[in-house]
Amino acid sequence: MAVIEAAHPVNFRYFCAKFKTVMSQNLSEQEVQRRESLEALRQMGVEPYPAAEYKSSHFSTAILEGFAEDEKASTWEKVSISGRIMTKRIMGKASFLDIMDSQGRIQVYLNRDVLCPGEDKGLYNVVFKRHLDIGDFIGIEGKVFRTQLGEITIEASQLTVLSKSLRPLPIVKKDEEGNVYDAFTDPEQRYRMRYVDLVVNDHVKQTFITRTRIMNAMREFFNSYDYLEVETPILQPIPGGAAARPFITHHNALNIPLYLRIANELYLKRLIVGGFEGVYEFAKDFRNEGMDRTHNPEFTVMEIYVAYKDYFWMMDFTERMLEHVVKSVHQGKTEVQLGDKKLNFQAPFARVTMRDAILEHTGHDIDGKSEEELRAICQDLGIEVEKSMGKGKLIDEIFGEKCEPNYIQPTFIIDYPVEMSPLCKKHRDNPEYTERFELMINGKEVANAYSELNDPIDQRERFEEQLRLSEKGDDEAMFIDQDFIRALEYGMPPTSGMGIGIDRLTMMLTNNASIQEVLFFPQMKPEKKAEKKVELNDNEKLVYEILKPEGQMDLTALKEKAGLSNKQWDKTVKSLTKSGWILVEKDQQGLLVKLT
RNA sequence: GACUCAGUAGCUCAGCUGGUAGAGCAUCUCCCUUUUAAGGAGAGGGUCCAGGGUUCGAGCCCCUGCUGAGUCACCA
Repeated sequence: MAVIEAAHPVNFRYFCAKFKTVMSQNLSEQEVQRRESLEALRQMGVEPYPAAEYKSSHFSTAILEGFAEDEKASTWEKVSISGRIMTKRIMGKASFLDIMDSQGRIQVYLNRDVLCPGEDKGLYNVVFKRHLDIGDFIGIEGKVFRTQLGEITIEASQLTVLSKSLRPLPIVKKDEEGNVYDAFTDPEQRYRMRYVDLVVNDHVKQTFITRTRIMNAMREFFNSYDYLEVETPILQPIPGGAAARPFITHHNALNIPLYLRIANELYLKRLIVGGFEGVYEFAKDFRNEGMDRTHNPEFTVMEIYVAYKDYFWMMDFTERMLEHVVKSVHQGKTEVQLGDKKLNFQAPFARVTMRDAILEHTGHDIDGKSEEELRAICQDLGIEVEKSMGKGKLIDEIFGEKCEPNYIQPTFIIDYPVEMSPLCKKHRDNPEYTERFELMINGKEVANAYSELNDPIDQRERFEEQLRLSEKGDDEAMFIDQDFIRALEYGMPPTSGMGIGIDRLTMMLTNNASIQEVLFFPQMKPEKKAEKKVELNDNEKLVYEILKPEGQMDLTALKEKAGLSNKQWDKTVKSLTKSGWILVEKDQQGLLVKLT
């Protein structure tokens, strides 16, 4: 905050001021009531935002599970929990409420005379019944019991206000058959106010917990090999390691452009040059391209590089790693439901060369074909091509169009054409191809891996080829990174590297069709709020000025004098009436407009 | 970027052929000491996304814009 302010003092302050204005106006009735409750609590000496730590003895789930196991245990005589009020069911001198903490929900029973044993029933009658709302945080101390209907419940002997909520939460209700009512479902609101989404939609929280568990399981797997988790620059002078359009920014002190990374590959390989056996990084990458349900401008990729290995080893490593991950987030099972499909992550996965894949799905053999011949094949298959496309791009088009959607179960597509893989070693048996694989799942690329190119002279030539593509009009061909070539010239051991899209993998393992569902805060257009009109507009001024000397006028006369169209007249009068400038009265003659 | 659909109370959604804006939940008042989508009685709450137009009259019809979703295109 301070940094931003220093850099753009004027804009920042302007923004804050504007924000405050917008936020303080237009309170709904319920928001006003909650502010009044806040004040009332303070006046009763109940601090709505106390500073002190609240010590809870249990999470909701621990009580529910523990009590079910042993109802007699003495621990249940006195427990304390803290969380949000999610429902309130008041029945005169007793009430039930559900408290939600980070683990789940538990019911609380408030009995007026148990909570307030003395003369003063204010805590129950006034603080709880009148001034606490759904969404407020409270602490409850009491004993655990079972209601007549058998629900495990805490009977409160103490209630502490922990934090007052000033906005009403959407209320999502469930009946006994599990049908959900009034769910908070509007995607725009859910993404813009993810905090609300997380509070009221349990499954959303679950998705994000799974996301973290996926990453933890990977980390666990890599660490068991003693590979090192590292961090490399996000601000890069040359955006390398992938073909994509970067975001550009500027460094003031150095006075140079810097790019947000599109990949971290070239930095991780420098670390292999430096002598690490294996390095990996969970990296945020940034690409200045279109957005849709599988693309967000910033996304997370895990890349790993291991010395003295080739892509065969990496395939084996990848399928075992994924099997481990899937089992650890799906209770030991390798099957995953995704929409109406079942995916099975049991290793080993199928392996198909790109040539065989195209042969199988189109009948064309790309082996040894020239650029012109490939162009003809594209034409034959009805695939649109552009002049800037080289052999690699053409083959990629054919594959993407005709083959990719067919690979639903995890499948390694191997041996890509040399033109489309400038950082990859040429195939040991055929220099037209490279030692590369991509992992396809549900018709989408999820992982990408190479036997890394470590011949510095070959690498320079491949970069130069990219430069030629760029001159031909390919705006995402790679830049030449001289320092990276210098690093290779010092020598990099044979190395295999692999990158895997964490967002897409998470989508598949949590049964979500949209990337926005697996990102806490997906990128969205800025929210626009109309500022509330305080002054009168021209039409309103006009009508007011005509009326002012008269004090009151016949409506038809006033309308004629104002000369406004019907629609504008209607709007103007409604607006003036609403904001209390004028009054329209009906008498026997007709309608009369009065100043107030 | 193109097309399709949507935007009405805090939330979910009705709204007929263009004729005084509705329901459930939430909120407020009253009743109710083991309820659970608690219940009963009553009340309040609206920039119908915004701006134009047609019309005696627009939530509804027309135009423009904004926002979102979906499909396609671009893009890994």
